[in-house]
Amino acid sequence: MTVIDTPGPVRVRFAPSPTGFLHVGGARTAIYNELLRRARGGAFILRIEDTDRERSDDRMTRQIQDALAWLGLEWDEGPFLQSERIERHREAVAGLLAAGKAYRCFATQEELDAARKEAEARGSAFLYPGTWRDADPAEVARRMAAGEPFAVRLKMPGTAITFDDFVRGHMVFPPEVLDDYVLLRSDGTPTYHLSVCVDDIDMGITHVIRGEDHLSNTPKHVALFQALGGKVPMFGHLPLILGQDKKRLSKRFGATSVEEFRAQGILPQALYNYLALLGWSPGDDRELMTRDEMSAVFTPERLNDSAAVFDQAKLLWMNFQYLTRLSTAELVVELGPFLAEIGLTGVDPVRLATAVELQRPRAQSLRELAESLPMYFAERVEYDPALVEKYKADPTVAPLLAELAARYAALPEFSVAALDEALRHLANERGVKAGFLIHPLRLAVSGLTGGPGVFDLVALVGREGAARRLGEFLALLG
RNA sequence: GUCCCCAUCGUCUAGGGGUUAGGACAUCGCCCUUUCAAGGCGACAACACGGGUUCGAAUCCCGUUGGGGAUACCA
Repeated sequence: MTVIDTPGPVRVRFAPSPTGFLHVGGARTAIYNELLRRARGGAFILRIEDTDRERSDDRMTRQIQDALAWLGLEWDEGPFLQSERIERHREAVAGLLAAGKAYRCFATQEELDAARKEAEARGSAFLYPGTWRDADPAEVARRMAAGEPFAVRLKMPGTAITFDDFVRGHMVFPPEVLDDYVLLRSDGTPTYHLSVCVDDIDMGITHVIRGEDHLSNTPKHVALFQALGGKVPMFGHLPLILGQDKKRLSKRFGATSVEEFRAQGILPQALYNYLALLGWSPGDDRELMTRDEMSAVFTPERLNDSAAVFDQAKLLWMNFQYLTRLSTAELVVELGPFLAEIGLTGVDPVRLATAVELQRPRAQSLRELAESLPMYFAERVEYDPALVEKYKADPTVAPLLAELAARYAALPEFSVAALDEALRHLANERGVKAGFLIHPLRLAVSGLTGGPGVFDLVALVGREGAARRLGEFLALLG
């Protein structure tokens, strides 16, 4: 999208409302804001839009900050709580009223509802008709004196409102779709529109990157910025993130909040990278990029203008790529909380590291990796009855396996090489293929049919563990 | 309903008047291999449709269809 923009420092903000966990859509918005700030210099401001006290929650405010910090996002200013700036917002309205740019509206909720219903019946969108816009001042004064409640509405200019959106292009909204909207509710509280614009002006915001759901609010905001005498920032409206069903991302298709991905064992670098690429690309074929690599080439003009479907499979692939870049020691540290959660604690650190080493190419997330580890340390393993039956059906298996168990028990050194050598020697001696022994051995020791090299597996489980599991399995074979 | 936005492989995307329409994920195959992965190599796979404009359209314009968003004294 070609939009005229002056290079140089920016002042951007991420302004979530604390009504829930940080959603991946919000996280992506925050990422683009931060990327623009890092690319151009300036400041990235965190502002919590908690004007709706009913739905806001201080715990969520905390959670959002934690989630942003976990993702590696760093804000330069804030967090500012919008609720603490209400007086400032009211002041702004007083100024607008004094300047004749806003007016008091005594329309009741009932009147408005009736008009809305009527508009609906006609098949058109409801727009406040401006009933009180040019009301007789004496009447207004009388009602005020009588203590009647009123809302304050902005006088829209009555002309088309245009702005250049750096992701959508040139936007034009004719006056017919814009009405005199509410700035201050009749209970004296500011609406979102008022708070946002006043705060953006006060904080010197130069670029607003936000979700597409705000696109149709933008002409309202442009009018307010102008009425307030503030500089209108540049806008960029991001398309939404969709679920597999191409509808708005919902719980139905799995995780939607940053917290949930964290709990799944996704690395923050991976989620950051994945989200950044869901709606932006550097223009070449690079995909695995660090934040610094991205901010070095980030331009808002390359933000995509069509919605993207969230692809969990690709996120997992990307997570695997980042997991691969971690040393085993680092991986063990990252695994800590997950191991604690599944109760695998207090195990020998050397054996744990070896187990991680063996399992790491087989797991795409920290959680998956953690869950593959107890098998190495458990007292016993479970066997699938169908598989037990399979080996029972061949009467030559049990005696051979028993002999192998005996030789393993007698091994002077319980090493991978020795285990390997002993098995192959026995197979050779009895004229069977190594695989004939390897498969039941794997099952006996791990309870699984797949996994790391069987000798690594047996060595790690150890002499006692292997003997115990082999014994139990042999007992099942009868 | 009305207004607005969007439309390249199944998915994320590059490209943007003349390309064998490129990459990645997923899928499938082969190699490696005691198994499962990982890794290597390869295959399949896209310009929604209809009209224009043009010597030439996936690319520009209009329409249709489809999807999404907004329609609050919520944010």
